[in-house]
Amino acid sequence: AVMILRSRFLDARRKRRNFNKQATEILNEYFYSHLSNPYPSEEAKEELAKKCGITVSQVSNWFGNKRIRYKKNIGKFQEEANIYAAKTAVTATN
Amino acid sequence: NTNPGSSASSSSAAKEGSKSGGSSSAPRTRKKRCPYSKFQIRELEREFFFNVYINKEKRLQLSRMLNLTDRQVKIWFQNRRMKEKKLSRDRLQYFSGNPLL
DNA sequence: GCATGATAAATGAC
DNA sequence: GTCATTTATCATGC
Repeated sequence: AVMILRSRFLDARRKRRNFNKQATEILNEYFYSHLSNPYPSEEAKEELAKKCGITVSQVSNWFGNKRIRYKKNIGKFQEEANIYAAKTAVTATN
Repeated sequence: NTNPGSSASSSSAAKEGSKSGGSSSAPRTRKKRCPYSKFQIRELEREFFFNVYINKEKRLQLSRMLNLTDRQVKIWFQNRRMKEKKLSRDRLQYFSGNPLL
């Protein structure tokens, strides 16, 4: 039984599942509100992980992918950047 | 990909460093990531099973056999140890909160 | 068919 | 040495 669980775990490691919309919202909100320095501290990662319902490693993966893909094609993310910029602006006024 | 491991004679990549002539400030291009072949991985894993830490002697021997630089072998072991540590963390988290076990 | 998450080489801080 | 990271590649979702 242990072996079955172990193999299942190893196989499931790379089975990708998209994050739910709320988690992506939270991550993007942090990313675009820290665009000048999108490197969350370890504590921030833990908090994000808890709020998103994912692991700290997954948070690190998300920011790693986001940083390079953003840098590689800023234009493609412009619209998204504007959306979250407006969102944080609204929350700032409250 | 096309293996780095095929022709032994190939001008193996880079002796990175040495910018002898002062002038040009070429920031020294980062080596492109090239995935290792199945054979190379098997041999590296085999040695890792015996020793998580490899000594210089075996490192040179292994690098010659696999047509990798000793630096590549050294870094592979470093990354492999990090992978092992992460696997342990994930396993712990996975099995914790599991009624079985 | 790309978007997206995870992993594999490679670098650099310390 | 560890370890966060960059970058390309892999594997999957849709």
